[in-house]
Amino acid sequence: MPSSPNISFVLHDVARLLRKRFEQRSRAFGLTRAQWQVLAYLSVHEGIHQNKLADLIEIMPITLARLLDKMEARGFIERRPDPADRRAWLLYLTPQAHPLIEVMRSNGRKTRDEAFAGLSADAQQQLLQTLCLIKSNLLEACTQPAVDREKVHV
Amino acid sequence: MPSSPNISFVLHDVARLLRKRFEQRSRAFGLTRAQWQVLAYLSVHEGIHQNKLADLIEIMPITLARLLDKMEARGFIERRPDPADRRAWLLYLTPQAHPLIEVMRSNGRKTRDEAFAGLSADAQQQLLQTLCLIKSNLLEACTQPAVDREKVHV
DNA sequence: TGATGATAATAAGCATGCTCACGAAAGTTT
DNA sequence: AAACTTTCGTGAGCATGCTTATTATCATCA
Repeated sequence: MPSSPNISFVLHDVARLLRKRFEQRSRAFGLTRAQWQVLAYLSVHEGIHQNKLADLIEIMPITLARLLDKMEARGFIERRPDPADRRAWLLYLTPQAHPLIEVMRSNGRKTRDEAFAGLSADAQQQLLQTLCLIKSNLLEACTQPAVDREKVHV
Repeated sequence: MPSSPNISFVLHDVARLLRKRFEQRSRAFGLTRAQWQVLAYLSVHEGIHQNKLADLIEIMPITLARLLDKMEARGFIERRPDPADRRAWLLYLTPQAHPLIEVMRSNGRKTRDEAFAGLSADAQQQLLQTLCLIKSNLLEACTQPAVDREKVHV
């Protein structure tokens, strides 16, 4: 493992460091990476249900609910009751959230520029495609049982 | 953002899904992904200090300390006092941890096989190199202040 | 209509990362 | 030796993921 680095661990490290760097940059604005992701998706899907948004972002609805709690408390988003379904909420940005979008987008750009320094546009495109393939492989795999019959008796 | 997927978000998603899938597989053995990483590094560095191990894995010492607390409670590792430094511990695997190593390595292999299905060995090698470059960019960047002078007055 | 099942959101509790802060011991300087 | 500084490990507290379970509401079908 330490001799030749394990690609999964490196991938995990990169994700962790990306988040860390992004948050070093964004702390001053009161939004974390995850909250920024919510805001970004929400900005082009205002009026969406929590469930649908969780689907889009591909996180569990409860994970999103917790994020929204914080973002609502800080005045970035608003939950309005759905007149057609008393169980559900409709999600909206508050006016004060709008100006943040450009700022955060720029923070993301800067973090990416640091991270991908030395990578050609081609290489970045290549990387993106590879990652999308892996992601779809994993989304598929995660729906399947992972019981490992050969090993379960060990 | 939803039109062309953001490479940082995809990368984050892939890392999250890799962890999720690995843990679906490994839950039966009582080790999480992070704990397995500790075990893997430790298995080739027995007798190491916590600080040095945290450096190797590139996590904060406090994060490692928490992981070790759990792993010690479950009997996977052992902290022995360092005779030369009363502040420090030396880390060792317990006998019962050894047989797990091969099992977990195989779980990692299976998870990777699922994730990287459809990627040639070349493409995987390419990906690994790209990720290592990005990681080293980020490790460098994270040590630098991230104050964003143009934006701080917004 | 009235029971039965699905769905929207949340609660509880765990794991893993972080920052910030602190105590104890070690090392260094005066 | 005494006073500073550094280092080792950890406590407290937060954020974001997850699994599992619960409540309220909606939809369907007998």
